[in-house]
Amino acid sequence: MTETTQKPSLQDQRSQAMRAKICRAAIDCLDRLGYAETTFAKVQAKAGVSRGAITHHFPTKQALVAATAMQLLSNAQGPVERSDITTRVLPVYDLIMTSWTRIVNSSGGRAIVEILVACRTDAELYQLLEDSLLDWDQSNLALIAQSYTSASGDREDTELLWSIARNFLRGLLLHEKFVSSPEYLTRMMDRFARMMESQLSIRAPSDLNQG
Amino acid sequence: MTETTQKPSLQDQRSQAMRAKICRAAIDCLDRLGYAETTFAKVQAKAGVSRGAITHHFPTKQALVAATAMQLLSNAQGPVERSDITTRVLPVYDLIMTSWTRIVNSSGGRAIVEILVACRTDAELYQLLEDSLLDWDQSNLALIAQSYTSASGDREDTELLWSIARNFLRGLLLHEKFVSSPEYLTRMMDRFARMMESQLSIRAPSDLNQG
DNA sequence: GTTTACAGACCGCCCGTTCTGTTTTTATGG
DNA sequence: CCATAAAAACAGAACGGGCGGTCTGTAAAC
Repeated sequence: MTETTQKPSLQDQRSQAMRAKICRAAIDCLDRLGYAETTFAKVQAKAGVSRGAITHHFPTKQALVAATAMQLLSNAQGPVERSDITTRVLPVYDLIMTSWTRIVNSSGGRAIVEILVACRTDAELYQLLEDSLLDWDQSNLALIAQSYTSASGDREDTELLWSIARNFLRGLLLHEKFVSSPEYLTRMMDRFARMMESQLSIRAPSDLNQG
Repeated sequence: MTETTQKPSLQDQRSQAMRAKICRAAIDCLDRLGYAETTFAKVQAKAGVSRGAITHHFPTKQALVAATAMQLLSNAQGPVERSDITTRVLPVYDLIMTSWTRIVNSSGGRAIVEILVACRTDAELYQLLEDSLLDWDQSNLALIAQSYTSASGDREDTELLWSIARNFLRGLLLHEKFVSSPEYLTRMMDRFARMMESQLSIRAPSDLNQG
């Protein structure tokens, strides 16, 4: 647990690599099979490792899924995180579109939704993830508020709008298979993005303080 | 399958009552335990019926859940359906709020989300529900377009906006346990409802044609 | 008496977990 | 530097339990 700048021991390196490989397989299983059908056997086969390797690193199924969720969350700040000094800030419309195609409607995004749904009824999984998810939520909103601002200029309003967007995109994932045509889904995305860009705008580079 | 106005035979009555009782128990299980943990044994115990009764009416788990979904959908038109001649049409803001508290964030609403998520990875369940869900979607949108209209007056825009609202509310369900405080959720609902009422309005009683 | 509605035992399968070995790394002492 | 014991990193067999599905029996409706 000591986070000092230490040389990563050979054991730690192997261990981390193994954990990452297992989690990657778990993401694929969660996406394709859902939480319930994501079993140790399936993950084992997908990752190409032994049963003992999995149980050694993740004593329970919930521990495996929780670790997978943590890894996913750190990767899920992508299009927002890139809005730093080096990269241009995306227009609101593009941010919404990119968030959908690159984050939410991706293997990892679908896996996260499976995990969120499982958390609702799996108390042990919920307990493992509660704090991390709350933290991620706050830091993600803080990140977006750095580059975008509501028309009102209110910081909380900016966060509310982005929360709304996230929840809409996640909800859309559940509806995707029941949309009458792919074009209709595109029109929904377009309509929502237009509504959002009427409320949100890119923060002017001058005012770095957050109102 | 004959839908003619026939006297419901005693057997049909008992049968229908039994099916309803089992589905009611299934809704409760789906809500509290999720799709995966909703087993024949749990539903049996909750409904207080025998195992044979369930397997007789629903040969597979998917058949049971599909039947439960159909029953839920017919009840889920509530606040929209009541907007007929006898009842006053709800303001857009109130419609959103009511849809959340009475439909989506209810036992049945949570059960439906569980089923939608399961459909994504359970091919057999998806096949059983695909047509019904598509039909329900269309009829529900048609219903709302009778009482509400987009600012543009465009029929499709009205439907798009309501689809967006539904997906947002469903997405909110996944997020509910990870919101920092109940008040924050209230503010999200309020912000979204205000955004919607700037786009949607009650259709004037005079123009019954649909733009 | 034939069909339907239930009742409940039964079964094979697969799941999550535990357990016992084997190999590799690391800490330690000289 | 090597020797060596302890610990960690796997490997894989074993197991009890619960699951979905099936199967046979009984009573009520038609």
